Amino acid sequence: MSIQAPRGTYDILPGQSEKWQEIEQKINELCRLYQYKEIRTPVFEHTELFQRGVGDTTDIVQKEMYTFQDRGNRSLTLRPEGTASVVRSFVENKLFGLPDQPVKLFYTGPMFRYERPQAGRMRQFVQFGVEAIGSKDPAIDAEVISLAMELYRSVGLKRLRLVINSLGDTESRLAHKEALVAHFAPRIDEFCSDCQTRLEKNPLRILDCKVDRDHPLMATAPSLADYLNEESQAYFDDVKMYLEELGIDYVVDPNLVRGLDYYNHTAFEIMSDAEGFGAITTLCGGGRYNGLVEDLGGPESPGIGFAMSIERLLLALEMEKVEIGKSQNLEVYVIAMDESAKKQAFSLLKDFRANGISADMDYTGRKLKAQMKSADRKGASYVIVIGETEMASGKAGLKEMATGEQQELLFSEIAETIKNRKTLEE
RNA sequence: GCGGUCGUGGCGAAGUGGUUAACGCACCGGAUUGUGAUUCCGGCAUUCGGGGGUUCAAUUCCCCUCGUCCGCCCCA
Repeated sequence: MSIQAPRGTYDILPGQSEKWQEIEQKINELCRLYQYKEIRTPVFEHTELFQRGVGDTTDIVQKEMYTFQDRGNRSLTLRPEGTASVVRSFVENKLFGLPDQPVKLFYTGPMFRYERPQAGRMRQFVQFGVEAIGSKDPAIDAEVISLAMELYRSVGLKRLRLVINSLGDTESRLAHKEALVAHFAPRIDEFCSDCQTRLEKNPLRILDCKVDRDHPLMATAPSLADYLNEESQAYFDDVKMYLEELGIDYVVDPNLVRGLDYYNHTAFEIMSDAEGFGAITTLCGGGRYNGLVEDLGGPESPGIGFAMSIERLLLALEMEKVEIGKSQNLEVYVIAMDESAKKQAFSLLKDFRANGISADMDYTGRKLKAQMKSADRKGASYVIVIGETEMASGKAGLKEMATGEQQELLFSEIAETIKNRKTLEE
């Protein structure tokens, strides 16, 4: 067996790449409407950035990072997510000093996590994400959420479910954390080993453990909602109010706890309802991260953002049977019968292309019939055959494939004629 | 990290301990000296993921290995 792409990576081939291009176009257009500007950061960073930014207790940092030593003995890591890098860049480039706050950014690019691949989970995958840094207005939370929903809507997805929750501010979370520890500690040995670790490191995450989901203590566990202080509750209420204002349906799930340490206040996920989707239905996840910028050495700059997987978006489109990214058909196929005709054909190609007409010919020495078949298969609108007769007369027949009709034209007239016909159609 | 599944031509897919590894699609050539369909004819795997073992004989049985896909955990 020859060399394959590494496990968990894959190639995006023609037929598929058109879909990516269409999605990227939609992203660019949508971000223009919402005034989020693109930021491009490196695909690898100092390992420490993710340890501090994403959080040491998270699965991502503990077991999923692609970490390596470079030749200068630095520990580097292929980015497992985008927010840490964006915030690093925000701080490093002092974007907090820009006159217009919040700074609204978006990115699209590959992320890397060392996991066993399966449907909708790759080791290299692409995320589109946005970050709005420098505002703690609940309206911007709603804006960010609506941007995500709008992208899905614009590509044609319908089976979506927006789930939101509030993790509260530091004070609320601390109070809740104490209550959780008091609740679980006496019987923690009845829980899975992950949860035993979580009790100390991040007891909140015990709540969304799938292994111990049915443990009696789960049902009676102190709910985050009951520990939100007045301010946190008011913030959450405002976010919901703005969502309602935008006409966005949502479900509040008090057990929604995002996996990354930096989240507080608003947390949300967008899932797909589509049938047959498989095990993984989370399309998009995001939340507020007040405090992260300071953790990474910047001034107080509250932020909120989300990340969505393009692979899962594509998967959802498939499940809902939505077709996007149709490839453009070839306009002219030129067939040459012999060597001297080939020169003429080649020069015609240049002529067509210079006039904005897509054009192609055979480069494998196939017979006329095979070339006709090939033109048909490529969906060519027109075919031109050049042989001895045409070379002698300086004219060739422009054949319209759909009707079979043919029009005799001087070589020099062909490009113009096609252009005119194109404008007529429009 | 754990569990299951599968690995035969470009693709899909049958198959059996024994001399030429079905078939379908695609592709190429011809019937039809220069025009896309259909039909017909012909061509297209010294080889069954890799390595080792059992056997007179292995694609088929056993072991190992690599890889795929799916699921768990977790996440996008």
